Amino acid sequence: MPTETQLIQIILSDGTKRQVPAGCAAGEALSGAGGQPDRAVLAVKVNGVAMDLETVLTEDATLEPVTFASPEGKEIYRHSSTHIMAQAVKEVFPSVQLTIGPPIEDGFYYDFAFERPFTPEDLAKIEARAHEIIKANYPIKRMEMPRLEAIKFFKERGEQYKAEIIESLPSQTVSLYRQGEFIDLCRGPHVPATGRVQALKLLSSAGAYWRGDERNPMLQRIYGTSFQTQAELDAHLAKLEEIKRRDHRKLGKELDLISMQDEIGPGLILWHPKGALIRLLIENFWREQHLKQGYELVYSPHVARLDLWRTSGHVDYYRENMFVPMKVEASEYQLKPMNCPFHIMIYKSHLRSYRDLPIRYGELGTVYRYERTGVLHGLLRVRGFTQDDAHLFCRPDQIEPEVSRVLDFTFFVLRTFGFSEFEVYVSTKPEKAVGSSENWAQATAALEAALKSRGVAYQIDPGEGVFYGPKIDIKIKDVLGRAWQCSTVQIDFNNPARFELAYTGEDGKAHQPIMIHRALMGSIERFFGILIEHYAGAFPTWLAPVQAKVLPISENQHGYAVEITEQLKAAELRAEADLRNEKAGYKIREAEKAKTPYMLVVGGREQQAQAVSVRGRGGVDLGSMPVSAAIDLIRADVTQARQSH
RNA sequence: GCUGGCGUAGCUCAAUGGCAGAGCAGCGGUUUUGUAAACCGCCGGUUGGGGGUUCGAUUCCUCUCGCCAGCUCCA
Repeated sequence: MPTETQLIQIILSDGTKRQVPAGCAAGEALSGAGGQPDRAVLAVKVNGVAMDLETVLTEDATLEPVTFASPEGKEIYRHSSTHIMAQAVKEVFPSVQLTIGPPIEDGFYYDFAFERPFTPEDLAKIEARAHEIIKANYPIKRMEMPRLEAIKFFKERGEQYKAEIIESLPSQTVSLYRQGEFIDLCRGPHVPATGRVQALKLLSSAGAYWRGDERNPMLQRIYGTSFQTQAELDAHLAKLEEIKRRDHRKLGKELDLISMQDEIGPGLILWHPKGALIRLLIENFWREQHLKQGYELVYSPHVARLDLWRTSGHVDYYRENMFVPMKVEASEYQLKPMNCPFHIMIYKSHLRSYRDLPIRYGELGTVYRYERTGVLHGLLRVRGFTQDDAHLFCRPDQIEPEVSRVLDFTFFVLRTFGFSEFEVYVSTKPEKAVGSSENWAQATAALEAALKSRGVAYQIDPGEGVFYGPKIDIKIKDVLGRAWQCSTVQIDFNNPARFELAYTGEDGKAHQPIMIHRALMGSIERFFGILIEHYAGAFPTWLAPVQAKVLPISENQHGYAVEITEQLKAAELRAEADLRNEKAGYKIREAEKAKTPYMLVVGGREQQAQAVSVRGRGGVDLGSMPVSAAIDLIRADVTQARQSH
């Protein structure tokens, strides 16, 4: 063991080496003898493990400062923030019990056992107290305690939940953190003092179950966030406002795209003319491209005999999400939750040769799933939706080339809709699964090989595959950096066996094909919701329900305006004339609110010159030009938008 | 499904136990308009629905439907 006088060698992340006395705190070792501690440094990685700055060094080590700039730094900062909030809650409401309080993406929360929900007024009081705790700059000190002593300690303080947590921990000692009078069970690390947290704000409160189980008592959760500077916090709050502004439920109503109505039922969408037109454009594009890609398009019914769903296994594995069956004559019928059995039955309608494969059946198939009321959310989670579904039937050796094609196709389609950043995941075999281990290994390898051949970076989601086969999930990132799950490519070993699918091989014998399920947009409803938020309702010109609005200044130009509108329509543009008895400013305001890409203002001057004055969405003055030039301009925008990838 | 909040005119929101209101939209008129809101008038309600308390309920209680946030779930 090194003694107090011994020197140890530390290596900093920039490569410099330094001798410090054994027993030196990691933070001091970082700043060097007599050096000023850097306030931006929140913690330190000792041999790669994040620790408190006051951690005592006893042997040679590599050290790396942890700042707010890194993901670990943010976690530590927010973890300390949630402790500050918890301290504040305990001080304002001494009867609360602490449970858990982790950092999360963009913030933190803490769950408290309390006899009633927190009100906004409570949050204001708690936040004020938290700011006082920050100002007091209490040092945050780590201490260790034997397990049994810690259980006793928390029980004496009335913290039953904390005692229960320790009872479920295997270790013989636990670590506690103290700041002022507040002591919490915590693995750490933490920032050295409460004053390190600069800008903190509590955001909301809501119920949450103890250990996430709905049979357990409901706790009161408070969400908050913290940043190093008020400016960063303000920017984050502005982003939250922006998210609210773009909410597809709000924009869907304002732009008269869709509605959901009590009389119809939750999770069921009405597509109004403008929304329906955008959907039509999306679907036309989809069909056109699928035919180009060698898919055959099919249609299938909305209900089928329950027996079909017994064969497919949905009755066993998916009943919870199915509407109850309906009795018709002597049999039961089921509203379809999936399209796959139908495509399988089309496959089965003939004998298939190895020469026929791969067979690609695509359908914009509308399915109905019973989702619990609490999970429904605008267009993003509904009970009736249309999947851009396809099923590929292929030989084992065709998995990789088929998946590669699907990947190329997916990225092409997503880019066309304005998405350029993706997160890709490969999910591997879960505990409960059908199919042999070799099959899984082979299919998973084929998925990875396809991704590698396309140079796509991906992460492995271990054990997250569906029971019937491994899958690739693609999340798209929208303009605000939010990730949305849309595309999925799933290998299926199960259905070919259940439906006894076969093809005749070169050897004249029957073989079982592999099935690949894939969706590019996932659900049209969901994808549309994401598109609305991505574009904040200002759709690119090729998707805009009205591409150009002709706005006459006075009644004298009505004839001219109608004439121009007809010319635009003849050029296959979606144009409307606003002939209402209103001033130009009013008409422009309305067109802007509707997010119309082009406004063609026509007054006496334009009529005289047989021209239009073009205003682009957002107040862009594109000047006066002949009608034909305006048509060329808008048409070029339409083509460009569809090819902008 | 669970916990909490909410539900008033087409939309956004007022009215706390005492005559249900405003702005916008719509309709009629005046105005003939130049790049984000002209002016006047009119119309508009079973206050989500049922039941209860009360002389009297948008308001209080209860059941129910729906929405929102979170939890849980998400083949």
